[in-house]
Amino acid sequence: MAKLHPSNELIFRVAIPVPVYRLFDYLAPDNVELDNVKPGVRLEVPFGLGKKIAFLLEIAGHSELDASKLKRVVRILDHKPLLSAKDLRLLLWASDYYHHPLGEVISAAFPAGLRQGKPVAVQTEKHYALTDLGKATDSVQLQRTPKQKSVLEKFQSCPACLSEAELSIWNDNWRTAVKQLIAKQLLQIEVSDASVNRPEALVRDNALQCNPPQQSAIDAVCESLGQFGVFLLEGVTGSGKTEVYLQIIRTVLERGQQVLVLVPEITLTPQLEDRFRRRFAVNIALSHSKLTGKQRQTAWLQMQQGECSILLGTRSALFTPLKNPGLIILDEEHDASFKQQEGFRFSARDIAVVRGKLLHIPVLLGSATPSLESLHNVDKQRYQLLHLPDRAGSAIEPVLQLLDIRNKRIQEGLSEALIEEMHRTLAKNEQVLLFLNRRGFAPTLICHGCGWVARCQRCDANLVIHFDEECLRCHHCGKEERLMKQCPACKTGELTPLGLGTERVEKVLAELFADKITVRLDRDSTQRKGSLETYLLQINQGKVDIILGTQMLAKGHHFPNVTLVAILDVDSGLFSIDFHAAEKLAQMIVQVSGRAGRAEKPGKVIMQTRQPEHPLLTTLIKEGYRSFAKTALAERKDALLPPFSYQALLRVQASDVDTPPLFFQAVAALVQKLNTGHTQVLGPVSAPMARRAGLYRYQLLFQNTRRQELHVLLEVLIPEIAKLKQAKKVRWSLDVDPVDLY
DNA sequence: AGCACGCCGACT
DNA sequence: GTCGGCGTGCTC
Repeated sequence: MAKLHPSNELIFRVAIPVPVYRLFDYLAPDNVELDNVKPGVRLEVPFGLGKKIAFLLEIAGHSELDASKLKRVVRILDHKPLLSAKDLRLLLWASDYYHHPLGEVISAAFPAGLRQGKPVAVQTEKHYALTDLGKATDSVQLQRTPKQKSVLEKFQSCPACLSEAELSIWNDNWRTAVKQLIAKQLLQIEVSDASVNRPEALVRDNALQCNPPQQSAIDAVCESLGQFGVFLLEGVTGSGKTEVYLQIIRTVLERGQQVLVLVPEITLTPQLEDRFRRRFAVNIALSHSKLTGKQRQTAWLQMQQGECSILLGTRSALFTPLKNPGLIILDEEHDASFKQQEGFRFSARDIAVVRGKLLHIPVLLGSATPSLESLHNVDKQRYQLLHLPDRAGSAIEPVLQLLDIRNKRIQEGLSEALIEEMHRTLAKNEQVLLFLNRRGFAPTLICHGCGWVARCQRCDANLVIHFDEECLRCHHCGKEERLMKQCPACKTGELTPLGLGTERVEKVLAELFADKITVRLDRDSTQRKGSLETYLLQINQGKVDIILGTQMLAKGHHFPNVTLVAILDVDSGLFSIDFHAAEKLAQMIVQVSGRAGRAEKPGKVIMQTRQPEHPLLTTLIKEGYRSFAKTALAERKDALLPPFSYQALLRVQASDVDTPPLFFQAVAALVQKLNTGHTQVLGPVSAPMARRAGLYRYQLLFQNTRRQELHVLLEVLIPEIAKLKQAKKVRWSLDVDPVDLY
């Protein structure tokens, strides 16, 4: 017998993390006081045959559906929403803008545990600020090991001198001891949950003296605190960007507010974290993928409850709720890792700007090589440019020069002129840094007898030779096989490595510079945990002469004793079908250049090229990054490419070749019907790498000079695509504002 | 996404 | 005769 429900029952309209462009209605739970039930609270609801965690969006008076079709909410998990109304609005916006199902977008804002419905754990353990440590140790005698004792003495004489490792020994020791003492009721000290309320305890007195451009950048952002504004802080390595961040953060903390700091990669955080901890006696939370789910959840809740004042995290930390939001900083804003490349494909930079707008707080974007989008936003006066022209402490900018290697003798990627230059540098006891963005020994293995090439079975790519591990490896799907001694095709021909990787250069360096110490830094050589840190330490202690590495050298780390930087193969970045490639190459060159030199030892940067007249290279060298950017933006304008038009890319993957065309046919019919504006539809075409990990890849590009018009189309088109039966047989996703067309 | 329902091939 | 393949459709 169907249960009858009175028509005046309240309806809970909820979002559920399923790939469906629709909300679901439920009957309000029984016997619940609804006064405090607000949008954003997590619910447990029956869904299909099982149960799911849902997010309340509104309480409505009636439903479109017959009440007999509605199920009842099982229970309400939160007394009050963990997300603020403004943050919930941000997620609604993001769901609209990226055309991604709302339930999945809201779900992405929560740490894994809370997403699965775990209750909010009561934070029993308090987290203490360093100043409190001092007070506590002054008042009691703690039992310590000799190691801990020496750390304690160092802390008392010079807290800022503690290394990160020492700091953690100290913190752990103290926390344990204090817990014991509290338990024995021997210690009664006032420990605040949120240091944000005690401005006098926030800052240690080790701020650096700022130069006028730094000071005016600080002033500009500080004057904007409490209201929305976007600032683009442009400053080369060594220009003192971090000091600007720190002094602005200080002011935010003094206002009793929190700061969200986003960085592209976790390898960049130890140094930054260290500087933050030395400068500020407030609680700092970290959030990135190397932490456990529990640790991330703790950081999330600490920010949500105001127990921590600074959150340092990567892309996924963007949505962390802030009890007292004051400022968002996004460092290295040009970096592509701010774009999530799977599932909910969002740009952390772009959402950060919208979040700042909703929260009425400033957003500070920093980079030595700002993205063309951000520079364009400066031109349009949407962002305010803050420029740091000089290297602080009057360091000299490195000299960039092209080295024409046409018709020159080359030994495993090193021209004679470069080798000469390296010898000169090493003779002065200075370090050399070689950059080659290709790991492994060589990117191709070819048979000298029959022309056979080692290809990946599952990708349209060659296998890369890794001699050290005696294997061939596909860098796209991870497939690995043993390195064969004999050509599998003709059995007689000699197998020859073709092309250049870091492993190969490392071997020739060992011959040419036998008495020098070389360190190779790439994903293969730094896989072991902590090995990168060890290498970096050795480099900066002067125990290394030559540093050789890939992309990972271009980010974050600075090597003051390096005075010669060489980019071995700059040409490989010059020819790409992706219009973003020039911008990425220019950024890479400038970033790599920035690794070198200091005040009394200016750096020199050599780029080996067979294209010495290439306009990208000559503009960059003669006139600098800003001139390059200006030229590149002019080109984009002529071609009506972003940021002068707006794009969305429909990506499709399938294990067979036949289903994607059927899918695209159905999509084309929908587009024909729904495209009432002037959105251009380009394709479908094969992806640049047509097959990857056994999947055939295609894409369809939508482009419009008017963002609104593009989104009006996508808003109706995407839910319709999701309903297609052909869509069930392929893996498809929409990438709004794609940054690579790969 | 999950999950059940449903309609066709090789097994006790 | 039925176990199980995955194509299709639904989830308040």
